[in-house]
Amino acid sequence: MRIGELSERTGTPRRMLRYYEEQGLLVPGRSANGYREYDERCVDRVLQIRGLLDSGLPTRVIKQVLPCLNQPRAIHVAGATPETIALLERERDRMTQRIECLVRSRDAISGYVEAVRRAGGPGTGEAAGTPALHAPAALHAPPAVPEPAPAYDLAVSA
DNA sequence: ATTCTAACA
DNA sequence: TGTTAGTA
Repeated sequence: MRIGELSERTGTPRRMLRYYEEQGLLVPGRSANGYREYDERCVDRVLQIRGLLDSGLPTRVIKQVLPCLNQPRAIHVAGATPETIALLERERDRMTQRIECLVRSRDAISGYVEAVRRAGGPGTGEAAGTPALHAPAALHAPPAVPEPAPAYDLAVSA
């Protein structure tokens, strides 16, 4: 498939697709006309990249780690250098902190929404209930699922 | 019609 | 990021 289709199927702007390639995250083939040619695997690949990006990993880390996270890790044992492992551990800890931050933010919002509701605020008795604050999105399947970026403005000062 | 590269604000 | 230009 060409960039347009991949773009639609992953909800990723073409711009970003080219950018990922520039960063060495994606390596599409080229057809005679010079157009990028992507295979089916790229769909999950892009979703995975976006998930990692949304998790706060810089592209250079993703580039280094994507091969390991993917298929037969037996083949990528080479990349499992102690240094890389340490890097991954740092990133994992960062994610943990981020998760904690997200939880606080979500609870803060939840608390507010429910307070408004109890106070008989707008939307009470009306048609729509709260438009699902936590989307039932299939969380982190094999291909990392992009989660909406947190509004750090809302983070509770804890 | 679609994509490509490069570049500027 | 939006956008434009000049191609193939």
